Amino acid sequence: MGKAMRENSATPPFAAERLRAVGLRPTRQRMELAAHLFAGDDRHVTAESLHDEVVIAGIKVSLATVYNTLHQFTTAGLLRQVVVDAARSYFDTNTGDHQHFFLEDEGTLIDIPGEAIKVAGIPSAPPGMTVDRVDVVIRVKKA
Amino acid sequence: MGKAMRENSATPPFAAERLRAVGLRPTRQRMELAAHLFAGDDRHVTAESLHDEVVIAGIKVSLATVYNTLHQFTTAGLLRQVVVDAARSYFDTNTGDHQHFFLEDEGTLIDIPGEAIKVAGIPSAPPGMTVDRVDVVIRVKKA
DNA sequence: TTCTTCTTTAGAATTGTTCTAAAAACTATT
DNA sequence: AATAGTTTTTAGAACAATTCTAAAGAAGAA
Repeated sequence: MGKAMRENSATPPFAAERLRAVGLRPTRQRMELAAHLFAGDDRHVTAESLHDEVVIAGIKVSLATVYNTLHQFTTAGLLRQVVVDAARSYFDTNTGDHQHFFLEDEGTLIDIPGEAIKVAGIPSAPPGMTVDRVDVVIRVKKA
Repeated sequence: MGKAMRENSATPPFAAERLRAVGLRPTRQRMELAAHLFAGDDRHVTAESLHDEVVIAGIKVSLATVYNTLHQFTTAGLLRQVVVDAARSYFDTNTGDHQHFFLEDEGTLIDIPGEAIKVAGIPSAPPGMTVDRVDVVIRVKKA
């Protein structure tokens, strides 16, 4: 129960081993996308925003691959998908316990540490079901 | 602070006055859609599910009108839009304070009374922003 | 190298939703 | 109940985000 472990920015060119460890072949595209995603601070991206970003950075990768990779990373536990906007899907590099502010006007997300927020009084899940996750979204707009 | 007021099922053929009261002309389509939505218990629908339902019931209305109506009702405060699934939009006839269980396998929602759940520790909104709503989604799946 | 399997890709296809312009319906007024 | 003025509805086109397809290109093992 301390602060979350962060080992992202520690290993510069996202190590091939990290990908192998989760069962993914370290291809050029996956390595480069990972480098962009996990190089600095936590971030929130959409498939298009990430694709635009890496293309501008001179990386050659198709949008389809960005979609595939985002989903594979999510399944592998490297990313977490956040559903806040009916129109597009966001992926969060912070996979730890935390929640979000969603700025409706801009369509951007801001992390809220998990220790900060507490949700009490959750009824027990319907019979035969287990809680997969508790998502809290604080929707804010220009005052 | 008692139980929420429910006057839905009270007025059988959703009164034209109810629509006029929120600034909407009581057209046949709006009346019939309202009748389906507010006749019984609270419910969650998508544009397609509602369209299918009323078409089967013999009502003649286009999908475009269902979309328009759902949005108009939402703006009028008769419905609340719920974002839980990146793929489709849900509309909830319960506009009061409450949260949801989301059964990921089936794509269905179950209401959780607002009095039951408490969210504590919400950081203050970013400067210049105000909290529009706090959404809690308990995602559950087959055990 | 060679073989086999996995990955990438361009482009087509799907899906959910919105837009458009014309026809139909509603409301107020004669 | 006919008219006029405004709002709605609608079919179908258009869109945006995402997924699919099948062919070409890497990666890993032998």
